[in-house]
Amino acid sequence: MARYNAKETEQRWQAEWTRRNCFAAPNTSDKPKAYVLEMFPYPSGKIHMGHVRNYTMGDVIARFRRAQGFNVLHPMGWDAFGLPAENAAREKGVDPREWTYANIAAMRDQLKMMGLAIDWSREFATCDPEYYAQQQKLFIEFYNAGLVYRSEADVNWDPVDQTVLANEQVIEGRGWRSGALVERRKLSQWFFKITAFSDDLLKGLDTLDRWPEKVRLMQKNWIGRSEGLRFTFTLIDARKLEVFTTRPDTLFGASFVALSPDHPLTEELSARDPKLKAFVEECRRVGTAEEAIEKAEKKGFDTGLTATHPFDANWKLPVYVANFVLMGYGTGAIFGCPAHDQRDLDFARKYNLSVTPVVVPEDADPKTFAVGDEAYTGPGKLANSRFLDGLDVESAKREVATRLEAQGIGERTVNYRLRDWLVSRQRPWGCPIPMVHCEKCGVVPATDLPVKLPEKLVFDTRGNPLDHDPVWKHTTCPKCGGKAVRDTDTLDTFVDSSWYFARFTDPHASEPLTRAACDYWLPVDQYIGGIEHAILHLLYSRFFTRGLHKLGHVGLDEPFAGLFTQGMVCHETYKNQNGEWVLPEEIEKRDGKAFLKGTNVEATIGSSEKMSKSKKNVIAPETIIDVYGADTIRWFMLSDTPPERDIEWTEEGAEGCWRFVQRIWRLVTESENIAPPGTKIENAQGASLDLRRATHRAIAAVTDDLAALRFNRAVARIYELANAIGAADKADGAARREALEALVLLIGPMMPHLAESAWESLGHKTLVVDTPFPKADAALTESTSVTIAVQVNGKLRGTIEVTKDMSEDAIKQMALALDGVTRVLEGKTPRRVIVVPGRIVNVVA
RNA sequence: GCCCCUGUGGCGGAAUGGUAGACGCGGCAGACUCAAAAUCUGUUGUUGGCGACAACGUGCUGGUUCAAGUCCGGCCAGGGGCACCA
Repeated sequence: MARYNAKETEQRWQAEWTRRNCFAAPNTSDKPKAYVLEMFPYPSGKIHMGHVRNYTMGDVIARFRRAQGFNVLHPMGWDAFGLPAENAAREKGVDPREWTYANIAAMRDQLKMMGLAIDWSREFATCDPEYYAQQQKLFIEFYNAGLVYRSEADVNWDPVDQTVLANEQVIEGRGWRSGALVERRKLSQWFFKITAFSDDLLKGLDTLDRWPEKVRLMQKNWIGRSEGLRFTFTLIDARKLEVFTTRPDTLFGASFVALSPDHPLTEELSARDPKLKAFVEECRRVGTAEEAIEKAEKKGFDTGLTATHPFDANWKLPVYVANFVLMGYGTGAIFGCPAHDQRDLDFARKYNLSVTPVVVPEDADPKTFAVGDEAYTGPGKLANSRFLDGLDVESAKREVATRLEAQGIGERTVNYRLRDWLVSRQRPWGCPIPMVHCEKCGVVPATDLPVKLPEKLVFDTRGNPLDHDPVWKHTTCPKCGGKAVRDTDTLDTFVDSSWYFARFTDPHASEPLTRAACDYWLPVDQYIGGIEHAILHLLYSRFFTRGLHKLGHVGLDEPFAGLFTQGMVCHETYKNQNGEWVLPEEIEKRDGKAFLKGTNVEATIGSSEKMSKSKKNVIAPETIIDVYGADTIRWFMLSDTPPERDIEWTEEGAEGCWRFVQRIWRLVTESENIAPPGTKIENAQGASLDLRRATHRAIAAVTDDLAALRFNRAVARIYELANAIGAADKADGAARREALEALVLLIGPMMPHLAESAWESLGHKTLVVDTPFPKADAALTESTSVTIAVQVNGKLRGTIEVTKDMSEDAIKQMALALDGVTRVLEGKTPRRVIVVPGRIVNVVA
């Protein structure tokens, strides 16, 4: 029999599935539904290994559920707006629309080569006017429902390019193209009121029991609910200043008050003080990224003002403007207690402010306890705090709150770290914000929907092309008919991806969503994507779904019932003798060393890292599919490495997968003694019974493993079954047929093309995609006896074979009679013998 | 800086608190072959021993337990996110 020809075979089965329209999902069915979705790709132009891994996993689940009798929705689309198209336009002079759609066409072809079980009739791109027009309707609905508002916000401003920069375009505080020092600049922009759902988004996390614990934890911390106290300082000029603290207990350890550089009071003061103004400008040069702000050296500016301690009219605290105080959190002003907050401590040491410990550990002496370079944030008793001395932290918090509330200057509040979602982008390749600015009427929702992007985007100017397109920009007011201009900003692309999963349920409807389709398909039963989306995309989608619920478009709050976050695909890195990165395809390996192909020039092998263009450690999926076929690359992605962890691509591993493809093909086509299809199995004995047991154990294990997305374990079980079949020469034809058919159906979701060919070769006229997943016979998966370990003091000394109904005492006697046990005991009587039925015996000597 | 995760043979990894290393890759030995490839069989944590076997072994360190890769505390290293990359 010839070797398995993946290339021809895969095309043949893909054509057959398409011809039969196997993967179309009807919007009504008697079957239970399953919505399986992978995060849709950005159309960069080529699929990469990360896509292959993601879509293979989703495809396995989709095919598995389908084989289990579900009506499966498994769609594909394109997250098609974004910066890269604009960059391509500026760098290569291409039209972003043409560039994007050409990329989509290329990537669609590549995805189809993978043999994915996708309902392609539901495909759309977020840059299709058909999609973003619906999104504009939703934006206006959110606006009318009070979930969208306009406010000032900071952006990164490149003073040379006269352009707003994304955080990734700010490199060490400078614009990536101009190299100019970046400034923060205030613009009037649109926000989604995600904070209206802070508490709801937090509580909802508890219901997501099929989400990874770590993602729920990250979201919880991101929302950042904290109970604290807002209270007011009186400044020396009688002005009031409100601060927020989660540690009111440390009020007697206060040594300064600090304002954010963006605080209104700072702005007022800097108008009169050029030095303060310069300091604020310096702070603003850090950009808007929180990481940069937090990592910057703690700096402050003494305003000369003082604040009066709320419990002591004679106690004056200096008021600073400090670069680490964020305007977006709390009130944008704090009191600093250096002994019990690391940032405050760093600040106090720099400016020689006092450090008074007011919470000391239970076992420490309040008189001698001192704080060095590390703030003390643990529990303890209050000290140096007058009426609070001796109290524990929680009681002291309550006491301070009660007293300040009684004085009428404080209020217990719940504060969230979560900020409202800024969605305005000064970018041309996005969904236009459907708003009009009228000189008379102010901001008015557009009525001439959809507001389409101009046919031609011109990139010869600085800034946003939409802002420089007079024909597109100028319009009339929908209210008064007077002169007006369009909002020239576009929506954050996270808006596009916040509801696409719902649109897939009826992707070509004339309204944004069809309630019946959403009610049938939502929530997404299994969502799969990268861990890098653990917070933003998933949180925004959860918010958007709540908004859609409020507006009556959907009947639920949580869009994704099950979430799985996959690891990245990594590869070794190579550098030539000049220290430049070298592509894997330019390398050949000999004796564990790497050489530039066809030469004796050695290259250095670097660490394995996430595949990226910048490090040139990429392997193109299409070349692998070309050599080995889609089934091999799919099998690789599922084998060995747990799906949530990073996987390393290796040539050896790929070859191993290819050999397994061939091995299955040989098992099926070269096996002798296979009973004809449909043969009944009766009274299997000996080798036949052993094979049947192996078969049914494999079915049970693979079923469990696939349901739990433990693909690597399912793969191992399938190898075991293949080994068992290969070794079962003495089994009869009926048992061999049963085992081979099970093997083929078990690999069906993972290597669908090979499975179809093998199924056909076994004499079937049907397709594997139309065949139910095999079911394990419980009578064959249970065993009557078990080998258990015998330990002495926790150390293994032998094993015994026991039957299920054996008494604990009998097991104990067997264990104590073991050579290994008697040798170690040396005739002594054990102090204790622990018998865990079916597991272990531990003799404590 | 803050939040979260990961760490087990030469490599990827397996292991409801209960026989550490299933399964795969690689290596070694053998079979087939004129030879090679492919394939098949055996073997493969480290150290000592002819051997039965023994000791050690899951990043480091301390603890809980009859029993710890697994639970708890403290470290170290690598990775993801930090609100305008998607």
